[in-house]
Amino acid sequence: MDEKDMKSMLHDVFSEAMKSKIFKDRDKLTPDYVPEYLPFREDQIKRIASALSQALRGSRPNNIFVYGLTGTGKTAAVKLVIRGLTERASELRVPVYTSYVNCRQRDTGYRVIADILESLGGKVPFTGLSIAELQRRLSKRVDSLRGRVIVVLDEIDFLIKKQGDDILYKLIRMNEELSGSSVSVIGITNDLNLVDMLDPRVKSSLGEEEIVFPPYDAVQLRSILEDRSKLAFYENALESDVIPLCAALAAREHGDARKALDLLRMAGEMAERSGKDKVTREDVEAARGELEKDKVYEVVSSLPLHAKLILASILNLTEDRESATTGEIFGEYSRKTASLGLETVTQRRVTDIISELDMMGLISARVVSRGRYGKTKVVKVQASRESIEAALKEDELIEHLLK
DNA sequence: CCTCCACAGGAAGCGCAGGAGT
DNA sequence: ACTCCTGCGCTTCCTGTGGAGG
Repeated sequence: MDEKDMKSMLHDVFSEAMKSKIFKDRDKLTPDYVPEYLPFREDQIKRIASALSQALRGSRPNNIFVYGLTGTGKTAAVKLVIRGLTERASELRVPVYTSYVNCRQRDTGYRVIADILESLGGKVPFTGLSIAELQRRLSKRVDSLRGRVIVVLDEIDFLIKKQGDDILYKLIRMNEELSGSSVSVIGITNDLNLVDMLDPRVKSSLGEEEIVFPPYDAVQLRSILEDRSKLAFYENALESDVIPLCAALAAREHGDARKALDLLRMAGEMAERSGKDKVTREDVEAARGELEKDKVYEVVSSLPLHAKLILASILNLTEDRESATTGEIFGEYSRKTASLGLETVTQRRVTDIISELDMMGLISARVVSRGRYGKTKVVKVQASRESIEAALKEDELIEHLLK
């Protein structure tokens, strides 16, 4: 390939990327796009909206608790209502402020309060202040706004499992010291059993309004995908069995609409990459594998060294059998660290790391009692071995340990 | 029925980095 | 410069436990 060919090749690749034959607007399929209309969620939206509409009349909206599994439209519904509310509020010149915090990414009380404060226009250092000081500042800030503050805590289960419910309690109680302003909390959770973990006072206060989002069934998913595909794809870019397949695959996973949309988007990308002008069911199959690979790569590569070593140990131990126990894993892990000349972490820490890997969905760890032979965790590999291995091999230290 | 294995997992606390107030 | 606070990753020490084998 000479210089001219190279140039024209690059030109082709780039202009190919510019004019897609398949996507009209790919962004309409990304998880953070909030559509104008959410099908099958009219009831829930109406209830959230009517609760929040109190803010327009200048009184404090009830706290709301929103339940539902992943991909059932909770976040989208809340964001949609919030967006509508802020628009209306500025038309009417009513002071309404909103704050959205995702507690999966910000799972400490400090970060949550800091984020709320920041979104209300306060400045907060990454660390260094006491929680009490932070609260004082937030309370002062809210008070000076002289309006209704609505705080959305998405995936609140992560915060509560890690830190307990006292932050929630304090947020709710803040109203007692406020006169011209108020704080309302919208808690969104994937975990339906979360309520049991709450302090009764928080429970009754947060449960002023409870809204449930049931999973979508395959028919509903299909209709959602069809609506969305009209925005995202050119006409006739999809073969007729693509949407039903995506819907069916996602319906199998507790009706997760986000999954369905991810599949559809990735399938489109697969088709586009291979230069086709139509998305086929083969692309959907390929998209499935690709999504899994991406997800695994993302988690595994960001793991700290010892977690990677433990994961590698689990992989080794389960090469020729199904499962391994904590003790065996600790042994294998110790051998690996010794051969690298590293210190080991304690077994206590290893059990925690195993639980963390479990929560990430890379492995499954189940506590079993084997009677005379003690109580332990039985660990199996959950994600695809090849994906995990590929991601682990990116780390030079670990690469030659695997083979 | 009791024992006792091989851990699970709670509680406390340590050392560090990063930052605030004084 | 000093003291006090946080989160984070980790250790130390600890109590708890389901059930096979005696």
